[in-house]
Amino acid sequence: MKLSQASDYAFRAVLYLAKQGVGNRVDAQTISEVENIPKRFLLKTFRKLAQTDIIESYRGKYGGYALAKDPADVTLLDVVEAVEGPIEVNRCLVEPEACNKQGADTCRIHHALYDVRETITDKLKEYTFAKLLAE
Amino acid sequence: MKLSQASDYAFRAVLYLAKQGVGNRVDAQTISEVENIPKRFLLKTFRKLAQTDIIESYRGKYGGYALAKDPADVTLLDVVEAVEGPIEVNRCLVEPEACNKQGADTCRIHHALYDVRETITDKLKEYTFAKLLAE
DNA sequence: TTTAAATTATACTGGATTAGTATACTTATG
DNA sequence: CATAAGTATACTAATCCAGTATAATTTAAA
Repeated sequence: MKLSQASDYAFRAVLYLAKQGVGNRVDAQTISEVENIPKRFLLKTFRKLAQTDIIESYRGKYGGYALAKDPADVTLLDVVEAVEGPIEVNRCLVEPEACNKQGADTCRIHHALYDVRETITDKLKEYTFAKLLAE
Repeated sequence: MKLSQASDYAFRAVLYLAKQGVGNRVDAQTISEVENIPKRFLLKTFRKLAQTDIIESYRGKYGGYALAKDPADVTLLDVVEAVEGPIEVNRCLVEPEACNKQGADTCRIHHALYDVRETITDKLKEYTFAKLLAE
């Protein structure tokens, strides 16, 4: 049970942008070098963050990326969901037809895993980038 | 971020054995049918649970499997770890050399993810099979 | 002592996912 | 209009996942 490498890179890259302040743009090359992230991979990951309005992208010469929101309004969960989709924990939580006992109501394991998922998302929500900057 | 299907099957199969009571053996065929789990896959998964002493296996005619411990002493975490290994969250938590900033001490993301991992394992520990049976 | 019914050991397979790379294109600035 | 940035799309090698196959071993009972 693991987050993807893309999420990890995204955490570090967004934290880097947060350090620069909202709206201050930096190009991918620089972030890639400073944070030690493969550049093309970072570009691909950044596109997802831009599509979900966590960061803004600027094309053309002197283009780059900048944090789009107040760091207090961006959490680790926002980044994970943007990069790798929702936290699933178990396929029966997402595809009811995959639940071998169907009844979400009657399956005790299902209940427990639902609780686990909520615990994970709550914890990831606790970590805003404002908090990460402040530490 | 997901648990494997094998873990899910294992949860349901162990709960089934817990229902039978400690030491009461049932054969894989039966469990496979009742819980709707591919038999060969279940056999493979059960071997891991037997190796970690969560269940006992009995070979030969009238063989089968039985819970090896008090259900109060078996948790979802025990089963997950037996079946798919430790909860990792992030590769930098496991392989320090993969941490692009090295310093676990100085990396804020690292700290946060460590906290996330602990939260997950604590929650999975909360669910003993005694508790799951009681609900 | 043979037979049947069970687990064990090992290995294979197809498909999906992951991590990363490549190529061609578009956009903005000076 | 040249240059330096991001965008779109697609490719690839490696790994993991879910499930299957085959042969061997063990045990109980007839």
